Amino acid sequence: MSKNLINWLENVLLQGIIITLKAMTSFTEENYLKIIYMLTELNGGNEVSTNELAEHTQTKAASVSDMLRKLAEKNLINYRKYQGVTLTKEGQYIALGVIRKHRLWEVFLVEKLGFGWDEIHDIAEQLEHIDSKELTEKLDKFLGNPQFDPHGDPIPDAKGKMPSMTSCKLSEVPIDQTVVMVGVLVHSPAFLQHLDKNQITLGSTIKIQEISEFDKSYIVLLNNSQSVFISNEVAKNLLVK
Amino acid sequence: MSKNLINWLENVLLQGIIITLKAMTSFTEENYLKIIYMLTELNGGNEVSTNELAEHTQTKAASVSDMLRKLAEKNLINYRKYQGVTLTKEGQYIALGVIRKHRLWEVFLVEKLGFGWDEIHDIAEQLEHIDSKELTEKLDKFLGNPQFDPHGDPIPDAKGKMPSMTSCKLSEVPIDQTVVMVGVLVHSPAFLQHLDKNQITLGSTIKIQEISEFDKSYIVLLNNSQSVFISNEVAKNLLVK
DNA sequence: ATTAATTTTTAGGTTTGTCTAAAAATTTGA
DNA sequence: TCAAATTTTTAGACAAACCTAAAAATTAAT
Ligand SMILES: [Mn+2]
Ligand SMILES: [Mn+2]
Ligand SMILES: [Mn+2]
Ligand SMILES: [Mn+2]
Repeated sequence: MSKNLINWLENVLLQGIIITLKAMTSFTEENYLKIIYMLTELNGGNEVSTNELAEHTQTKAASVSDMLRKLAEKNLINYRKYQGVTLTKEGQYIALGVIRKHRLWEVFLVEKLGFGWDEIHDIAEQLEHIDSKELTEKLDKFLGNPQFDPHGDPIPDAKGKMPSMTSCKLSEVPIDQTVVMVGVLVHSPAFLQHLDKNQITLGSTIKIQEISEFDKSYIVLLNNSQSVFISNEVAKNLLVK
Repeated sequence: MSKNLINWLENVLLQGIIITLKAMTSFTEENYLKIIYMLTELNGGNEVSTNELAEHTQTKAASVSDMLRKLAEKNLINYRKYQGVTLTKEGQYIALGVIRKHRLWEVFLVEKLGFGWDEIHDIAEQLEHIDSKELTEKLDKFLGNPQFDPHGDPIPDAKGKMPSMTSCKLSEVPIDQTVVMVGVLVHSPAFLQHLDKNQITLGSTIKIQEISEFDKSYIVLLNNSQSVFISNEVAKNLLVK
């Protein structure tokens, strides 16, 4: 509270007039906003609950409540006690900025440094909080303005606009149809390594040859060359187009 | 204290035996260690005082005292009350790791992203704390294992060994001798931009043509082509070989 | 060699982000 | 519908990293 006042006074004194009221979000606040964004998406636009947030932030519900009060005070979320939260325009903008940085860095780690797509998430979790507009834009350019990250996730542009991607789960595709692998719904190293082992990568063509009645497992033709076995669990987490 | 205990117990429980006692230095601790390293260098190996540290950490002496007690407890510094501090081997190793990352990222920002050498320090101050051994080593390789950063500062290797560099200030070079610009002693954007304006860059050859009796200012021949004026203040902050 | 000035440490507080335990609100379901 | 189960919030604490003010130690000057 007094820290805010000091910031405010500094603005007044340094600029004569208050020009902008920069949000100044901390590392922690950024993480909350990013997670709220992602869980809202996942919920199809519905409010995110305190408990959901506690799980994903690796904290307790009480801690989340504290943070929500604070984010609401900064007008970054819409918060009615006991009713869950959604992001305000401002909160969404910050969240998308963090997601943009996360995904751009992931592209860098894979395309430039040669990391595997299963090794990059934790590093990107750190890099996404580096605060420099110029850095983000120069990195974007250096990478050739990529639209999607190594997992096929869309990268928002500098204004927060997501490139559109029409895709569906492999498990929803009819038999005999040929599709292209464009993304994953799970990012765990175990899942990604499993795909590696089966040589399923972004861009692979997949044609469903057979679906087992018994366990809904698949036999698919990969890249028009080899037949591979895919469990239903995998098929439900592969995005294709 | 109880946090340390918990970490210790986790080690015991997860590993059966305590294998390593990882230091787990925070962002803030890393900054203290880095600054202690640099000020010790500057002091020719002598102890660094509390007040010196307060200046460079942008905090107050009281805060520094607190932190020194803490760092001493972790065996990262040699600290006798009222007598200043030096780094222990362990502290030095961490400091050199942070400096390594800082300088590698600076190379990246200039060589790959096209930043000017006057624009990179603040961004590198953030990037230097990204915690991933693999990232640092892959970045190093990607950059071609550079020995020096964009300011001519030596980059320690993964073991903390600095490449040796024999250089001296331009102000100590005798008249008529031709030398090569290899570094700067001041990193302020103002100074670096001043050098840019005079087209003095790393690798420029400099031959001292004249030194003014009155103000010790220089007229030097730059790259065997143009004569430029250099103040004594500048000459004292240019490293040449 | 004392006293005065300076430096450093300690004492006591604040803020941020976390925690546990307990209270309050909401949801479930008999 | 109303009691039980669940979720969420509040209350009260704690650790990290900072602060100001005051005490203690060191250094400098008469
Ligand atoms: Mn990721
Ligand atoms: Mn990703
Ligand atoms: Mn720097
Ligand atoms: Mn540098």
